Amino acid sequence: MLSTTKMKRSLPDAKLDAVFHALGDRTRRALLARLADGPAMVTELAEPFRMSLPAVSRHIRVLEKARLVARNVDGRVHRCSLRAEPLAGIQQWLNHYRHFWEGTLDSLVAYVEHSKHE
Amino acid sequence: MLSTTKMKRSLPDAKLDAVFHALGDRTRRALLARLADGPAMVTELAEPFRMSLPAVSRHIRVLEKARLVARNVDGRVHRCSLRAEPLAGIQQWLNHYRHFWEGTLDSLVAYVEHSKHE
DNA sequence: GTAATATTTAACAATATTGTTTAATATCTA
DNA sequence: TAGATATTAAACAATATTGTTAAATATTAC
Repeated sequence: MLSTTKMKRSLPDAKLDAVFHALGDRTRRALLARLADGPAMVTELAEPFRMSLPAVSRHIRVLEKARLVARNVDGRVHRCSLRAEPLAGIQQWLNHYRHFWEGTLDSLVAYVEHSKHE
Repeated sequence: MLSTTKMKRSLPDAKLDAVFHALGDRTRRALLARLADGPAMVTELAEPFRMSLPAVSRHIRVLEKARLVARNVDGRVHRCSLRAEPLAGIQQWLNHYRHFWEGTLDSLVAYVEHSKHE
């Protein structure tokens, strides 16, 4: 059984603020979607967008502050990668509300089981 | 099986923008938490906060725009209630990333099964 | 060493957000 | 009708966000 000390608690407000704020911009969500396919350098990340490189650079910074993106500097190249932990955090937050849109836990199980078969 | 036409697609960018933005403020999240316990009028909702009533009123408006709150006007009283559909929408969005923080679909099933037994 | 490349910083401008206080509106109540 | 109640609207101020362009930095390549 789950001990009290091991029970995950919700992210603190400040973290939720940062993560939800970071996700509240479609450019940043697109960056995350790109990073879901694997790490990329800043220039690569910026390429698909109409906006300037500095603009994208700062979007990346916002994602970094929310810890949704990690950066590994190698020479002049900054390689960015997705960090999904904060998403697990908002998943937990969401769980408090799940029963409002899903009938029962069983329906979730059914949903997941189903999605395994495509 | 799921037909293509019945497959849920992700919320459009504009909706995700609105929902994530609405959730990116701790006051608004607290309002939602309160509404999870049942509908409430604006004054009730505002009572726990240090800020002015008009300020809370506008937070509610933001939640309404994101369709996270519905309002039922009855005389001079506006009764607000939680609308969780947009949360299901961000749940769907999250699902695209779930495999980054959970091992496999099986582990999710195990998790949910487990949580049924406390 | 000079030039090209990768990225950030700086300096601005345009908007958006958020909170305040003071009306304005509408609805009950006595 | 007069006053209390519930709520929004208006007008502001402070700050934050987001994008631009023009440097500044650091690193690699020739």
